[in-house]
Amino acid sequence: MHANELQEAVERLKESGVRITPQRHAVLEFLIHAETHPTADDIYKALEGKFPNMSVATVYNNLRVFREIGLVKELTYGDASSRFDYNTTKHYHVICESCGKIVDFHYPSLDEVEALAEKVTGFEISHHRMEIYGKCPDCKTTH
Amino acid sequence: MHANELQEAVERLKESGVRITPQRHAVLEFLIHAETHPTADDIYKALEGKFPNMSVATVYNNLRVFREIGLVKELTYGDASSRFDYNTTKHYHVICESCGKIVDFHYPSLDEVEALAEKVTGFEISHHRMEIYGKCPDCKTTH
DNA sequence: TATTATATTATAATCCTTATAATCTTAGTG
DNA sequence: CACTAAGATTATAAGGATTATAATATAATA
Repeated sequence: MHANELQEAVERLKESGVRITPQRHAVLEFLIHAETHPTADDIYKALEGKFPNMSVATVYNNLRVFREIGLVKELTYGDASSRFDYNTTKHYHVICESCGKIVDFHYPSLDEVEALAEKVTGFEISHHRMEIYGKCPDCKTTH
Repeated sequence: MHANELQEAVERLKESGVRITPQRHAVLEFLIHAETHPTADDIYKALEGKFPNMSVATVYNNLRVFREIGLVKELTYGDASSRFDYNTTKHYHVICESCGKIVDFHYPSLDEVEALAEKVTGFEISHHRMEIYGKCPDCKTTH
């Protein structure tokens, strides 16, 4: 399913003059297949079996490259570390305040909000982010 | 103008069994009067004239106390450090991607989004956050 | 004023992320 | 297919924000 996505992503990297190294490919593949929204350390740990000598810096470097190209979004919540999300379709995140679970939530983009903000503030708006917080079904029942 | 707000905040602290120390009072007062959205270090620097011996830890400790009581909101953007916002009325933030300026933006709370998220995900939604990004008027002209 | 729990201070420690320099590798070119 | 130069990786150190610790000081209450 994700085969096309991976191939397309590799194409975009090549077009941007970014070299395809095994480590870079693995980080990208992991992000595309990830059901979760991993931290840099999550990725590092997940790949250390395949690449015992890979440096944490490599993970960070590649995440930065992916972000700059727009393949990946960096999410900064209250926690200590950033989370990284492969950019597929537009969606928001619903986050459980008890266990930290993150669920995708599709909703028509709030163009109206952006338009009003532009009018009121005089900013030239490029994008917005939104997160919704609450308690997931599991955490609701267990207490 | 902010006198009442400060007094009410102090009341809420007392009710929660939190002691009113000079440092704590000063941090709270600074937050209430702040037009900006300061970092912990901003607050520390702003008060070092009045409290030459105050520790950075004190600022962080007090911000945590305020946050736990709900007097203050902690904002985590992409930057290195958190920003702290005294909780007044509901509003969103518009952030300049060039110079980092943050402007308040009032908009009717997106209850509809929360309601839909609740229905679709089964979460019990408590709140949401949203930020809007763009280029401020100053940065638009200077290019 | 005496007491006790709580706050502050100073410092060290921790965690996440980035910088550096040396080594290695990719992706072209001849 | 070997050569080359720009770019990537590694290992390590350094940086910055935040938290933990232990000793000292102070607010609130009786």
